[in-house]
Amino acid sequence: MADISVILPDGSERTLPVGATAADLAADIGPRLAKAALVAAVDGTELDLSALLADGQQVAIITADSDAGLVALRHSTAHVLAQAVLDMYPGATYAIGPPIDDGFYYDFDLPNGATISDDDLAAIESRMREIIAADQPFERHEVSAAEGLALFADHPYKREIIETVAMVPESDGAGQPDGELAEEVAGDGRISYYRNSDSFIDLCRGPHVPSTGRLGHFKLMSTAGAYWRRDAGRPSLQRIYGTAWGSRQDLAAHLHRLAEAEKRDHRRLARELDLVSWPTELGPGLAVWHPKGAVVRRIIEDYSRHRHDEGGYEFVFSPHLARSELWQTSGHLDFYEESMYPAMELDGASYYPKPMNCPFHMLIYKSSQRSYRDLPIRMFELGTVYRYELSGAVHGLMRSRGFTQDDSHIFATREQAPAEIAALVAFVLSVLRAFGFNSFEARLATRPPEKSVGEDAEWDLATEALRDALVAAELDFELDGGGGAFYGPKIDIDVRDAIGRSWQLSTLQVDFQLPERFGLEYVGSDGKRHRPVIIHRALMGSIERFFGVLIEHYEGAFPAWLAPVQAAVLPVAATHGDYAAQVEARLKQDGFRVQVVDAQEPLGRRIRAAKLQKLPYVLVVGDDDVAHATVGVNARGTDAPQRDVPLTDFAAQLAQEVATHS
RNA sequence: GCCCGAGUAGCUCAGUCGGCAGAGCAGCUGUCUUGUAAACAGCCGGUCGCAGGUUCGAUUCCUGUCUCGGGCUCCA
Repeated sequence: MADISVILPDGSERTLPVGATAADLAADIGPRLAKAALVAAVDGTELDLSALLADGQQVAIITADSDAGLVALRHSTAHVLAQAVLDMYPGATYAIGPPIDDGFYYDFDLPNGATISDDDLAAIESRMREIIAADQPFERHEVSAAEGLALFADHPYKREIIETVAMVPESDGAGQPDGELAEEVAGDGRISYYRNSDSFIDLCRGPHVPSTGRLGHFKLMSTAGAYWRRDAGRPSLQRIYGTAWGSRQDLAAHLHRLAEAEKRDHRRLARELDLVSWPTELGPGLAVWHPKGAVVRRIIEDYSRHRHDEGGYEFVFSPHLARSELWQTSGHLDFYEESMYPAMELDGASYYPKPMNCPFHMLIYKSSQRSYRDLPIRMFELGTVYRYELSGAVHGLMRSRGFTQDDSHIFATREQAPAEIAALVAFVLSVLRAFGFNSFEARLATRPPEKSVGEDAEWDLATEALRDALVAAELDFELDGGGGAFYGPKIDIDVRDAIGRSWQLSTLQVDFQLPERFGLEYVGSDGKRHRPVIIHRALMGSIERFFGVLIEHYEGAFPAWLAPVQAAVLPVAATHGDYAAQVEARLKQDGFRVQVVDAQEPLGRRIRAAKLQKLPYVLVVGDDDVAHATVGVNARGTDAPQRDVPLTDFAAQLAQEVATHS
């Protein structure tokens, strides 16, 4: 028998008999790989392990160690989910079930409007485990679209996928019709499906793992409603989310990460640490700040003001309402009205709560004649805005309906703009770093295809200036085509928190439109009038969201400079109360936030309460301390207390920590 | 806004197959006077989210509504 030769990823060649499959190759390389193999990449295309190999092909065996392997594994697990659900709910039909980050989902339409609740997931999971234990093979078949329609005669969503994707000429929109659906079939007017038992087939482009026995490290997570093809006008489906991994350890690690995230949930910590609350009387997305939350907010805002002072910004204030004429001029009523609170009619005029601060700053600019010598003008305002967010989108402090932006508008000449933008990016990163964020991701958002104003040339110019600034700041970024605001392109900067999640905070937007709409001018050195450029910028984004992110980043254990209470002073017994009061007075004199908890309750209990509040320091004072002007120091995160620390030493150390934000 | 789910004491939750609800923690009072993560006792506390309906009777069943959670969409 003749042989074929294939090339492995390391460049080596391997000789196999004609008719060998990728699975044979894996087995030839070694038994461990054969066992771990899930799919193969042949000349860059991912295929089932059953794929026949040909002479000269580049072949890589893919395992769950790679993203591609996990994708195949998750996609295959989604199929098993569909098999289980169709089996358990007679009359149910299935839509799509793609792999996603960390797992997969599958959408179902159940007969008679039945729903699946979280309680049903355990039963479905058991059925899935039976299917996995049966080690059913995933067999690939290809048929014509017409045959496919017959095969899935009872499943309208599958038929629609075939009609939408397989029966549309490839040239039509160049793969645009629906990328989500394209995953489900083979293309080229033919469709592929997988059979893993007599009773179950599913439309799928593949590849899949060889058999259900390769799966198993999964968990069904939640149910949700979702529209067929994301269209609110289409039927609503039951979606089941799951997570799937290559090993028990990976699954456990993932579940652990979720538990960690849950522990950090700012909504829970905000309540436990008495920072903010959301009284239902206020309505969705509206919070009140309690004294301890307000302490942190003041520090955040004061620090922001301090940095803006240093950065050459001028502070301004503006009211929360303005007549409709302003929003007409700014364009908000044309482009943003659905996100605005409705108008209040008053004295024959319509007053809208402000969704943005920009128009006010435009008017401040316009209040006097400006010279090129005045530019750039950098205005700063902690401006509270109101946006009518969709009720389902509101989420704690992260997405509110009333929030305060650390907003600035820089008015510059076109020549100044690039340097201003570059300096601004550096300024933004510097401030974010001061709060303990060290990892960033940026997006450069370009002109939206609809709902935007202005000349292409201006958009291009502005987009280039933003790109240059990102490059200069050595910030990695990705392109968000069409993601810009209606008036100009923008950079969004996300921070990564302590457990690797990213949050959008900063946004930096170039605007040629508002100067036009408001007729802003400056007199140039040539004595003629010119239009300035505006750079909008929110650095923390909103104080509310920023605080929410800080809470989750630090898990409520704020560094000393931010902590609402920096130290509690606990007298061992009532007789040490006077000394505790002296310690408190001394530390307060130094500007520290300190609280005495007197000896009404046992020391252990008071220690516990203070630790649960995540205070940076708990100071215990007893006889020895009274005698020697010392304190017992319990630093957060340490087990053993430090005894007999001179009070002056402690104060110096705390001062150092506050100064360095450590 | 739409889909799914949930609302019981300040918090975490139990319970009532329809007969006006219970625990722990927290809070208050008293006793205890404490050297490193929960002293002891007592007390207070809920028109069971809200409004209708069904019923002799509704926290429980039904309808509507509000709020919250998950998702879709969107975003600072």
